[in-house]
Amino acid sequence: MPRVTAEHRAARREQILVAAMDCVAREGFHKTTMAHVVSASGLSAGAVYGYFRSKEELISAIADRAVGMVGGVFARAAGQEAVPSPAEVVERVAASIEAQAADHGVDITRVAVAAWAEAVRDEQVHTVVAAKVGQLRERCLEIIRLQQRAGLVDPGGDPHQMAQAMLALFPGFILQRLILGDVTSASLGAGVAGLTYGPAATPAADHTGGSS
Amino acid sequence: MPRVTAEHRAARREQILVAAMDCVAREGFHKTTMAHVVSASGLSAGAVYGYFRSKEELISAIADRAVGMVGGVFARAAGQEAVPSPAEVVERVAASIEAQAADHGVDITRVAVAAWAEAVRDEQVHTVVAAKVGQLRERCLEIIRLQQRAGLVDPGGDPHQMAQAMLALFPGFILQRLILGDVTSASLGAGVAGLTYGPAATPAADHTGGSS
DNA sequence: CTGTCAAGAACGATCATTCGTTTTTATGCT
DNA sequence: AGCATAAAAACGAATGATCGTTCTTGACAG
Repeated sequence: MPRVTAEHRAARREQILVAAMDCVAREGFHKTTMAHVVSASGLSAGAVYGYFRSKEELISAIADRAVGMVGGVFARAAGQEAVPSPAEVVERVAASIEAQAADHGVDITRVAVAAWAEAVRDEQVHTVVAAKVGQLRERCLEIIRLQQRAGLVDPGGDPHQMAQAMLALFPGFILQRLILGDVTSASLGAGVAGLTYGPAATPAADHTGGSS
Repeated sequence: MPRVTAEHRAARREQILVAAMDCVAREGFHKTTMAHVVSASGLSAGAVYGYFRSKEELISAIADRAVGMVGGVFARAAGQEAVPSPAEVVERVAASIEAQAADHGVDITRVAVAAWAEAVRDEQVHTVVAAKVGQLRERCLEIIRLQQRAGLVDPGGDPHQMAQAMLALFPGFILQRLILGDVTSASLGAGVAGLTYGPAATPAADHTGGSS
C-alpha cells in the first residue's frame, strides 16, 4: 500500500479538477482536450484516468463545482440578520460573484457559462446543474419571504415568482460582464434600485445605508 | 453559368443555416459535426463548403442569427406607443421569446445559450454576439428613458444601469426555462411586478394580473 | 462545348482511452 | 533499525475511432 489512502488521493483529485477548470475557463468544455488537462495538472494520462473514469465524468464534476461555487456565494451574501432590499441582495451577490471571479486563478464565471450550455445538451450535466440551480432558487425564496414580511416587496405576490425573477438577474449579470465588460455589482445594484423605485423600498435602504 | 445567381444561392445558404441551427439546438456547437449538418441539410459535404468556408464561419453565422432573433423579439415587444411598466416590458419580451422557441422547428433559445458559451471562448463569435447584445441594451435604454419620463422608474437613476438590470433578466429567464422548466413569461412578469412593488408601478401591475 | 455546381469517397490530423512498464511506498520480516 | 516485498499509483507511447476539409468525378444549364 503506497502513500496515503484518503487524504492524498483527494488532493490529487482536486489538483486535476483545478487544472481542468483552468483549461475549461480558457477553452470551454469541448476544445479542452484530455492532453491539455494532463499537461496542466502536471500528471500523466494514466493518472488522470485513475481519478476520473472518463472526460464526461470530469466535465460533470467541473460543472457541479462551478455552479456550486456561485451558489455558495449566494448563501453567504444573503445570510444576514437585517433584511436587505432586493437591490441590496442583488448587489451583494453580484459583488461576491465578482470576487470569486478575481480571487482564484481561474474565472469561475467562464466555467459556469460553459456549464449552462452543457446542461442544455447533456443529461448527466443537466441533472447536476438543475439540482444546484434549484437550491439557489430556494435561497432566493427564503429571502423573498423575509422581504415580504418586512414589506420590502409585494406581500400579496407569489414568492416563487419573485424568486424566479431575482435569480434570473445573475446569469444576465455574468454574461454582460463577460461579453460587454461594463457591468459591475454596483451598477447592477443601482439599476435594480432604480427599477424597484418606490416608497416601500426606501425605509429599509435608509437603515443599511448603501454607499455610492 | 448554370442555375440562378443570387436568389437560389441565398436560399441554399438559408437551407444549410436552418439545418445547422437544428443540429446545434440539439447537440451544441462542438458535438454537431459537419456530417450532421450535411445530412440534415440534404446536401453534400462539398456543397456545404461551397457556402461556408469552414465550420467556424458557419458557427459565427448561427450565433449571429440566434442572438439576432432574440433581439428582434425585443424590438417588436417594446415598440408600443403607451409606455409600459418594467414588469410589462419584461413579460412581453419573455412572451415573445417563448413564442420564438415554440414557433420554429428549432428552439432558438438553445442555440442562444450555445452562442453565449462560444462568445466567451472564441474571438470571432465574441465580436458578433457583443454587437448584438449591445444593440439589445440600446433598446432597453430607450424604453427606460421613456419610463423615467413617465415616472414608472426612478427619474434620478442612471438609465444605463437600469438598462443593464432589465436586460440581465432575460438570460436568466431562458436558462431557468430550459434547465428547470417551470418559468413562464407570466410568472416572470408577475415576479418582477412583485419586486418593483410600489405606488409608481401598481397601476400598470394591475393590468397583468398574474394567476397562480 | 464550357464553366459552374453538387456529390461523396479519401485523407490527414486530432482526440479519448488503454495497457504494459516503471516508480514509489507501506508493511512484514530479520 | 534496515532490508525485501508486494501492491498501488503514475507514466506515456500506442490505438482505434472520429472529424474537418479537400479533391476528383459527374451532371447540367447556357
